[in-house]
Amino acid sequence: MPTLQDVAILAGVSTATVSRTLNKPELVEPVTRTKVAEAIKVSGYTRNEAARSLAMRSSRTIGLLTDNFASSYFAPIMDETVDILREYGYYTIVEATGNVANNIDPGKQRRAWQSLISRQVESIIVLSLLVDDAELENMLREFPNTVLIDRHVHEDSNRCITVDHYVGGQLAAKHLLDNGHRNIAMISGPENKPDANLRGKGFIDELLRQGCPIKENRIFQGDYTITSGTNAMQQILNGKDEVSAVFAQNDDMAAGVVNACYTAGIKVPEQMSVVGFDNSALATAVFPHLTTVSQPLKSMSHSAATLALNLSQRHQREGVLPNPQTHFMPALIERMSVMDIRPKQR
Amino acid sequence: MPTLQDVAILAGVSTATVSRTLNKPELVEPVTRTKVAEAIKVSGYTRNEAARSLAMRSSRTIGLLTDNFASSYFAPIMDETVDILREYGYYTIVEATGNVANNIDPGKQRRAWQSLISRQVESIIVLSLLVDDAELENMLREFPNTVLIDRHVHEDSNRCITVDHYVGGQLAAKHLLDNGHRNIAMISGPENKPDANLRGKGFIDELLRQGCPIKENRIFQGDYTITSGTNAMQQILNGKDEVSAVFAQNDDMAAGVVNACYTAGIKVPEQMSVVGFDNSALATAVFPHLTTVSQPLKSMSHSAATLALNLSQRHQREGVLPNPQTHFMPALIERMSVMDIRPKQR
DNA sequence: ATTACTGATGTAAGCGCTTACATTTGTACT
DNA sequence: AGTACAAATGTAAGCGCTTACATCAGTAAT
Repeated sequence: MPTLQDVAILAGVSTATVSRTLNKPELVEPVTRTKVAEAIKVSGYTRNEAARSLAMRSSRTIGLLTDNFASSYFAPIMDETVDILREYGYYTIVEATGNVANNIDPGKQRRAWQSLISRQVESIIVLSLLVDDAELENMLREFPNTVLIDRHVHEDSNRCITVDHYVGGQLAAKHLLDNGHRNIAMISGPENKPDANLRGKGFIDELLRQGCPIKENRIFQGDYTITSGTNAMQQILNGKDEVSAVFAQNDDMAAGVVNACYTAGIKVPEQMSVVGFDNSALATAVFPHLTTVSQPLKSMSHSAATLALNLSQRHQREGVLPNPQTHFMPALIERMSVMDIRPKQR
Repeated sequence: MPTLQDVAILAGVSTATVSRTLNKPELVEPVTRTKVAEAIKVSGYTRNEAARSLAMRSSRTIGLLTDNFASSYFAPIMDETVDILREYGYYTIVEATGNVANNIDPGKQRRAWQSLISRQVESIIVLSLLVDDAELENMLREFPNTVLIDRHVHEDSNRCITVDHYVGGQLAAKHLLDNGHRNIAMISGPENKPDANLRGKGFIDELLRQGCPIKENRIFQGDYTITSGTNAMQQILNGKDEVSAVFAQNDDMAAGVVNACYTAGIKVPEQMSVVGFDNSALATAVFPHLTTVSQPLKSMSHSAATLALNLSQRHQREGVLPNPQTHFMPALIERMSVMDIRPKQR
């Protein structure tokens, strides 16, 4: 592998000049600039980032900590983030905690986290629903340059990118109500997850406010997996309780609901309306396409990347980017899984 | 940030000793070992990987180049790979080419690739279906320490992890035939993709071999997207051609097929059987759950990671791992989307 | 007691960059 | 012609590690 030195000799200049033409071309004469460019080309030089990091005491690297890659919810965020970061010359190094629902390995979490830190990342973006709050606080104490997506830790709310799950729940409720539904069931996400709780609370409150309180026995516990949706729906169906609509707190469970309906010979949406949450890839894969609540993932990623950049070394040289929006509003995406059951116009 | 130096002073030893207790603890006296451990703890030291990389001329980093994170096919592979690599003390740095079907950006591809190389990765795992063959050859020339998943480049077949798509196609055909289907349609993947072509060829050949050749006009072109599956199926349905089963060359298109059937009021599998390919997350999300051909992604990832490790610097110190299997066989996963239409037993 | 090892530790060079500072060159004034 | 200053380039130190080599016990054999 050729080094800066090699290039310098080849071009007949000093290493400083080569370095400068690479990093601050405006400081070097156009003619030497081309000489150097030529030398780089013939030697096939690529800069050694390790040496650069060491010399600059800055790694130009942002860590991204996620639960696992399989979650459809993470993918768009990761795509976007990696993209923006590269645009600013930053690398993204990814670690996964390996967490999946019901299988959390604290050891692996810590190792992934440590791994990022010793890699001298300048900032970390946490995209994990499954690292628990206490652990998260620890991490933040250890490495404060962290931005959280969809998690909230009181101290530092301007480093949290959040979306209003409460409003999302309300949106779902409104939509069902607007379409004439009164006998409504809900399938919750994991008990201890604030996002799930808020979705539920928003939903319940809105129903109540519109004079149509949800019955206790129509609230079922799920855990965000497809099968938990299927199971809950089977209970609903077996209950011979006249339910016309169900709100599943995420799309995976909504898909499970649709599955259970088909199995039982119930038509969606004709006999059962369902609304999901997340607008994940599943929403348009199942039939009928799911009416769901979407989070503006793209904008959220953008904010996260910007925030991370601002926390990094970069801003000390090139200044800080305008501070991005951190709180976002969800929106209802109307598709085919909800039926209007209001009596026809007179 | 405390350095090795700081730790050494704190512990009253030389930097070499600290370094050794970190990397080859067996070379240092137990008592100094604990002294050093103590010093590390109180100072909160974490090693600077950049300096380490530079000194060792090895980054302990493997690059993973993918198309985008959203593809459900990639996720399990990435999960597994990152995991194994970390187990061996290796970092994974991920870059995405940003390619999605019908939207390929060669510039971004190259930048992602360059980015990995200047990061001094020791080896690259390419997990991309969309970088084209010519470009891939270029890349390999530039950086030969590369392992390819599910791509084939003639020169170096022991660096390609492949799965036998041809056999996969055969499996699909056999299954349909075994269940009594004779009027069969196929929806192809992208024209220029070898994997898609092989799936198709295996399927067609098997049909032919069993005396049931597929008609030309029952082969439809898709591009691996859900909507292309839907569109193709609509054509089939409109064609008033008596088809009882369709083979979609991936699960996304199969999901699209199911969608189109529902829209047209056709029941799956009662009136239309469908088999997909990939055993992706979608397969168990749609109703009925898809009968599909699965690739042993976990084993494949394992091989890829092992190969990458063997190509890295590591093997020069710690020796090479046994050479892993590189060619894999797919398997048919029977679920609910195919109906047995053979006449009942007498 | 001397010599010859062996094992634990220290010394210092060097990995490939960046950058403060020194030097050279060119330009525009007196 | 001489001075002052700016622009372009060079010199060399140092980023935080690893590791070959040197040093220094301590032990065992002569």
